[in-house]
Amino acid sequence: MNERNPDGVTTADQAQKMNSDSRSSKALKVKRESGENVPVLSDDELMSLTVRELNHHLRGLSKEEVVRLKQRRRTLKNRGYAASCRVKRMSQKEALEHQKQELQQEVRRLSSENAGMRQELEGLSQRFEALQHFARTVAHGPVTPHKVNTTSVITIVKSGGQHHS
Amino acid sequence: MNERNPDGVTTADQAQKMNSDSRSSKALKVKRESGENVPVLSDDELMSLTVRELNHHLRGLSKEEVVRLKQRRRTLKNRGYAASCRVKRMSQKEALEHQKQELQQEVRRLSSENAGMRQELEGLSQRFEALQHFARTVAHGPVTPHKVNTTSVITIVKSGGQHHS
DNA sequence: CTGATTAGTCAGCAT
DNA sequence: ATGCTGACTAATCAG
Repeated sequence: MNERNPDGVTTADQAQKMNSDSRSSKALKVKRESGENVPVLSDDELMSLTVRELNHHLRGLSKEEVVRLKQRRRTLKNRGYAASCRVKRMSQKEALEHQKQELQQEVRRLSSENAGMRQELEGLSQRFEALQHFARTVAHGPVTPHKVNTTSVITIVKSGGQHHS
Repeated sequence: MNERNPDGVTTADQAQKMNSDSRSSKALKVKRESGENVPVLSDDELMSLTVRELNHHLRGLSKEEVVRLKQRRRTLKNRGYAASCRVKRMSQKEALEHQKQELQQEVRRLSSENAGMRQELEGLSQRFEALQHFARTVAHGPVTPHKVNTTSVITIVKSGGQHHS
């Protein structure tokens, strides 16, 4: 079971569930340079400060406050990391889907090209056999008045020479 | 996102992040059958109870306790939902990767088949043209002692008839 | 320490 | 009420 802080004697600082205020501070200029005891930096600021800059802002704060501020900074950064992680996950998923679509298209293209070539091969094969039959006929007996299927062969023979690059 | 509780006045114990004592109850048999006032149900039990069974266990508890118990149940279920969600996400990702591999293999297969056919087509085309040239020669002037490349043509003509299914 | 990732929690939507 | 998912947190790992 997870609840109950039995006690009632907590160190009084553990209880920060999360109370960052100033969410999505866009133009929040709460910097207050003359800060004397102003513990506030906007989330965005706190998050993007360099360590050195942070230390500058840390001067004169109690150890407790320093710890809390650093922890808040870490939390804010973690928030960003988590967001990056989600974005990355989504990007990868979309990339995969994109690649899948491209491959599907490639398969379609190749299949179509394949079908076309198969048909070409079929037609050429038939014409070749007809011509071959004719050639055999005239080669064996030039004077044979055979019942050769001449018409198609004549078409083929007369159809010209260039056929492939 | 979670609007942080402006807090300060919460029910003072809403702050249960996770300090379970009974986490990952593997063989935890904390049932305590003789329970008289034992408010405990193991996490697993509480989670898998039906509403009716739950109500049975709820008899005689203060309204606060009922609410807290129901909330804990909801939280436990949410834990499971989150896990399911992650598993589902991973499964989908793996499915996508698997489909991608299959498509890649299909592309390789089709490409290879394609190359083979292209070669076949190339060869047949050449043989066809040679035969065509020969046929034109003998058809025009049966008595022409031309400089025809006879050898290949003869091979072709003699090579037989059956060439395609 | 910084950044990334995992599991748990909550809000919010949909059923 | 139940299930799911996005966002946030803490813990933990890797560098």
